[in-house]
Amino acid sequence: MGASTAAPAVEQVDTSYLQTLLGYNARRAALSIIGVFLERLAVYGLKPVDFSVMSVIHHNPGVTSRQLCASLNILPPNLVGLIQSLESRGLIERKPHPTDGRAVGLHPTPKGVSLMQQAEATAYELEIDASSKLTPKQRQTLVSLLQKIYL
Amino acid sequence: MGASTAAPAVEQVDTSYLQTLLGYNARRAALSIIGVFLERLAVYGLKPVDFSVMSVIHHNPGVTSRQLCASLNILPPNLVGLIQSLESRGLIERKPHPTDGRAVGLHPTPKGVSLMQQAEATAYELEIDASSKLTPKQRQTLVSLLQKIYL
DNA sequence: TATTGTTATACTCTATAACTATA
DNA sequence: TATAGTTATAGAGTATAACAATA
Repeated sequence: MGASTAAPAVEQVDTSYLQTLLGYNARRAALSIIGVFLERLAVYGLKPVDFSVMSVIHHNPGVTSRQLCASLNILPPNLVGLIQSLESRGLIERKPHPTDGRAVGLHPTPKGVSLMQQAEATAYELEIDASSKLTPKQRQTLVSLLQKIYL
Repeated sequence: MGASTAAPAVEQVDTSYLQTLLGYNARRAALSIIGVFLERLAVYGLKPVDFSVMSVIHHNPGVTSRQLCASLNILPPNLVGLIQSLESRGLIERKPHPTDGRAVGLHPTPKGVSLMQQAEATAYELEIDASSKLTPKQRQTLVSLLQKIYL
């Protein structure tokens, strides 16, 4: 075996194996959508986590930090700063919990509701654009199949 | 309006809005699979990124760092440590590039090939388990739809 | 002049331990 | 004793700038 056969260069990288893996594809697709999300929602000062937190508060006024953490899979210490930031921006309010003195109910302010109405509309548009190769039916199928993985 | 109607507690958190979003579902599903991946492939000392890098080298012997970065969407500075770690473990070898003196060809060692054969088999089993609510056909549909998002 | 690989570094995200106030 | 919220902190992941060697 001469030098001519040793260690040839790779012309085109073959990623076909990785592309058979569900985890790889799910992560790549998620990062692709998140990239567009970051661009389009920067105007609202919302990153994906902020958006998710605000959205749960928006649709569940009075929800507690603990409930937020459980439903979004966030660790309590990592939620503290997010909540404080949203509160200092005047998007949410903290009110005493009606029955549990330890807990605090999180409520959207009118400003927060208004922002989320716009942000959710933008999120919808963005998702259509980020999945423009899919038909509405395919998009619904994709959502349904993804939920079978994690729910 | 008395105190009895003010700020009631949330009994069950409603996340139905977020569940309509592709990005949210893709991220949750990806994290779910990655969690199982971390458990099952810890025995090989491979995290998802290490696995992806090793897999591309395994199926593309002689690939360069630059090509790896482009195909896996990794930034060059962040690949350096990964490559050094895999090399020091004796899983890959660095050989001179046949035509470009700046580049280095990355090759799996026999030990690396053997490890990846086992790791890829484990990855396959893990994915089946992590998506046990899906039929083989649904799994294939899901992979296909995800690729329409990011490819 | 442009590119490969690298170093240094900063920023963000995620995770763990421990504390307080209340149940 | 257990739980809600918090603080401090450590670790992992991701980002930009700048450099030497080669094209």
